[in-house]
Amino acid sequence: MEDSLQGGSQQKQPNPQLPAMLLASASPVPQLDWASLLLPRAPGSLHDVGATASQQQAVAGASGGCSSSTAGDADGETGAGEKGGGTRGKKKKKATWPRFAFQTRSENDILDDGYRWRKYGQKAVKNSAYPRSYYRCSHHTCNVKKQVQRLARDTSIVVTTYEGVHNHPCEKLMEALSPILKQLQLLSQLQCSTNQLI
DNA sequence: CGGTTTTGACCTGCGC
DNA sequence: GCGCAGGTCAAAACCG
Repeated sequence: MEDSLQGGSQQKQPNPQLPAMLLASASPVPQLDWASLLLPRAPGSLHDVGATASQQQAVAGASGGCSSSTAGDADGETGAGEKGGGTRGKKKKKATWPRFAFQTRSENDILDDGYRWRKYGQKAVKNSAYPRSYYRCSHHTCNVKKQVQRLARDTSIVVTTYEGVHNHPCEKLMEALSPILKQLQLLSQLQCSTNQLI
């Protein structure tokens, strides 16, 4: 997975409007509020990211900001009938899923967001020296996808675009939270018994 | 051996 | 209608 190219990132879309978003510039591993990012978008705090293929690409700041698009039809799951070629003559609807993108300053293309991703494709992008990688959530019932691309203009910046919403808990998050949850359970039980005694 | 990555081919959407 | 570029599939290779 080496990326290397050059050029401006998105060529086709005349949107020089890549907002000056916040970058998690300080650390190589961006500190993101994944929990809020991956939860159902709160109305009002979003931007439309990808209404149409030709205008998607909104970006949100890494620390908190996120843009998403709840554009359009609920096509059900990403997987539902999404096929590529041959037998794949099926659909290729424009992406109309909730989608949000953000830029992070990182040396790693892959951000550890706690989910497991399986790479299903990589494409060279025109006018960009860096290929775009396509990932899908490994969870069987989850059809969330994400695209990862390095900005040619600033190779230290990685643009990650999520499409869809996970329908399962984040493995690592749950792993990290389980001790705390256990403690909470114990505490609540304790409190219950204490109350009963009173 | 099962899951993931790589990579070429194929399909679709969009602009001209 | 045609060509280009992007997105996905699927077989083979790779890895733990």
